[in-house]
Amino acid sequence: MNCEEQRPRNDPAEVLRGLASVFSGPGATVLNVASGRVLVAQGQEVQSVYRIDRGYVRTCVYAQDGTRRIVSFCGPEAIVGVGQLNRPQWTVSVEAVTQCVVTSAPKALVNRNIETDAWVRDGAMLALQSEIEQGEAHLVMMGILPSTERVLAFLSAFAQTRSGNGFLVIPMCRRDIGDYLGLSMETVSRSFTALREAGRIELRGAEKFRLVDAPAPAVSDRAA
Amino acid sequence: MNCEEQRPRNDPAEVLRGLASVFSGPGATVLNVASGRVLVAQGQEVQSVYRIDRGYVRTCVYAQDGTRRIVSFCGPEAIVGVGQLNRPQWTVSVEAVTQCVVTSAPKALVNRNIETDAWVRDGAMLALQSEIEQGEAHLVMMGILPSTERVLAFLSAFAQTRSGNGFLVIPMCRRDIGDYLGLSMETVSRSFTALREAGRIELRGAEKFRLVDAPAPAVSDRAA
DNA sequence: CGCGGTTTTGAGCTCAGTCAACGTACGTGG
DNA sequence: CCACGTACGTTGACTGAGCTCAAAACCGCG
Repeated sequence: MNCEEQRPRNDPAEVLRGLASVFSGPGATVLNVASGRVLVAQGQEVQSVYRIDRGYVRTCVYAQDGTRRIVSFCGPEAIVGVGQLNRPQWTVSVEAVTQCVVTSAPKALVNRNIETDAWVRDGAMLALQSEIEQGEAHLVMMGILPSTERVLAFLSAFAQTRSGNGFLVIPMCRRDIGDYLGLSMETVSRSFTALREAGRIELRGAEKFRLVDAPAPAVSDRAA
Repeated sequence: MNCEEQRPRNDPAEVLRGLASVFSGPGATVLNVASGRVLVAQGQEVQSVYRIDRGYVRTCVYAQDGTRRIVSFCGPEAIVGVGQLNRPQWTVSVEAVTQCVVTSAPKALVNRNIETDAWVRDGAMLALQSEIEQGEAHLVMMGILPSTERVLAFLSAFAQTRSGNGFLVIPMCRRDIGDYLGLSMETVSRSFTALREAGRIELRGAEKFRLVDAPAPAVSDRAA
């Protein structure tokens, strides 16, 4: 697996594949996780890192009073836990949003590969960096956008991770979206309704949506 | 500088010193930055990484409409830009909050050291991981705490980075604190007043404060 | 002493949270 | 097949924390 510097190092997708390679070697285990199940609980000892093969998980933080903040949703190909490799305990919980197939790789194995294989190491660093970037984007959105725009931004971001422009299934419930966006379940629901009534999204039932392309802005708005 | 695996790898402070070592070698440049000056602007090409020697900087993101979100404040010993090493352009601006002395190291030099020196590499990974952790904490606080508690949490966190328990100078203005906490300048100010009136902090002028130790909770509260 | 920038305080308003009722979908068991 | 229960989503009414706008106070400095 140690490919000794023969890989391209400037294509992000390729670099990330370096990290993913750990999950196809020996030592990796495939798990089936039922929807709602807790894969790892906040505070638990860090033993493994996970790659999502099918389904969606949420990473979340629970405060003392029980309130929950969702930090990120991770779908197919995402790798969860790189940021925890040097920590004794998980700072987040990882929970299945839908039924999932995930591959786990022991922490020690991943660390060893990072030491010895430049390809894996670059992948790990890139994964960390893009996690930081996502965190920044999340923070900005939370601080600046009003509720309806926040929900739309969430849907747009989700749509960008999926190909095609038909209706997409939203895998997570309204409460999850709320905990991710810093809104109540009710406000998320109202935002969906408002977006639909404004013709900015289409809905099929509660869990399928499609973005409506924004109309070209009026001439007077173009200057901005 | 390449100390070949003789360093302890489990003491976080020591590991971070590995990354810091890059700034004491040849190729590093010391800069004096006046308060308010922009060290790097969002969108600018990534050329260097910086270590703060004296003073405080803020890292911030500007939205299209000009609103600003402060992502972090960095003080002495902090290293800024590790998360940008694989990026073409800065995702954040770095601006001096106070007069600063910073050391800059060229991106290429840092990357080379990460490749060849395990000590530096571990330092870089740890720096990235703690940045993620801080981001999570920031996010949680923003979503859950009311304004007054948010400001207190900010002051507590700041106090923890500084030794002693006397009055501390707050280097940043109310607006900066607001943009960091997701609050308006006025609300920050009101929170300061509320905390002072509740006897939870002491103030000397607008920019020196001291935390008042919280009184032991009443017996009836202990169970929680 | 006056001036500019920052902070504080005040008054009014608004967006989103809470509480509560109702609707809908789905699965279970009689 | 239908009655029931549960979980999730929607909608409504009310409330309040924090924003905006505006004015006053404070501070450092020439």
